[in-house]
Amino acid sequence: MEKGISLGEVTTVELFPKPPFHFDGTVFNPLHFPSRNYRWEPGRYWQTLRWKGKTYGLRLYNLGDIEKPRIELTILAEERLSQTTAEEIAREVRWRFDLDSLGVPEFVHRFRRDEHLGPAIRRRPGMRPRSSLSLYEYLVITVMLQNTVVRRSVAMLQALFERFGELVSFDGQELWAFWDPESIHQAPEEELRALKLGYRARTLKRQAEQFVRGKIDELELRGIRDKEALTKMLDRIYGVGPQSACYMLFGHFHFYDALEYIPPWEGKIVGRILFGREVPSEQIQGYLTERYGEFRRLAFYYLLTDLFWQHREEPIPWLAELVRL
DNA sequence: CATCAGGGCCCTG
DNA sequence: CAGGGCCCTGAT
Repeated sequence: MEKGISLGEVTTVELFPKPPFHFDGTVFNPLHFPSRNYRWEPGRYWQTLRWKGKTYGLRLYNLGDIEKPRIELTILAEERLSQTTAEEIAREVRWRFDLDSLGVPEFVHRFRRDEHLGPAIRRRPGMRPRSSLSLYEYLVITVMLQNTVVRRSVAMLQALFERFGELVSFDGQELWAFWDPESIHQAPEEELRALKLGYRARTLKRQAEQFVRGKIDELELRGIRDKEALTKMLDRIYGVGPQSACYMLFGHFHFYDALEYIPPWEGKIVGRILFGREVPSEQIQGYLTERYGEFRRLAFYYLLTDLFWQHREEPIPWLAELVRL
């Protein structure tokens, strides 16, 4: 295990998301499994950030409301930040949390009174699909999720943090930072296998290699706004298939219509919300496309996420059955 | 004790 | 395009 580092240099930037904006509904996703690179409490959010070879801590405070959004972003670093770096990181945060989205506000206004979406929208208007991670980090998570149960995903990620990551202290928090692909690239596969990753060890190695060799350029990929084209690019990443590609299209690249693939367990849940029973995923896709068009995946997301928020507040027995660890 | 599915994907035929 | 195999774990 690496020894922890402390971040004391503080830079503050104000962010103004496009209204309506829901802070908690954006920075926290009740579907995501708990990982120790972030912490959330109402109105406050912390996470680590690897940026250009350095480790930072981010703190987001909600200082606004739905219609007058305002976020105080505090960047914590080891050394004094240059103005340029602070601006870069602020821009990155705006992108990752989809703060400048025009689609979400439009979606909210258009479907505020919709039979299915109305309640979810009214509870958390302006909630964004977030991707607090880099593409590389997001990939690691999707690999950890493949073909296993959540409990094991959590264990594997934690083992990786403790072997390759860095424990970071800032603002009274102690959180894990991710590693760069180079570290995995240099580590022997045996070492990864020892962390009980199974065949995922090979996947991580090959992905790290693709990143190190510059085969995957996140900024370039963000520039591709053609869904088919981007899917094709993502599919070239080893270990990425239809499920992960579709997840990333929506969750990471903000395609609100990426509904080509529905994970079985999510399909079961949304089928139950919409039709009161399990239905084939084609039926869900057809129905959502008909009703919500270009916002079909966002609609799916609002329905699912809202249910999980309710579940958090008061457990829903049938849902608990489906999401057992 | 053995078997098997679990929030996919790769590879082969 | 269908289907076996993959690491490992907990449930049965």
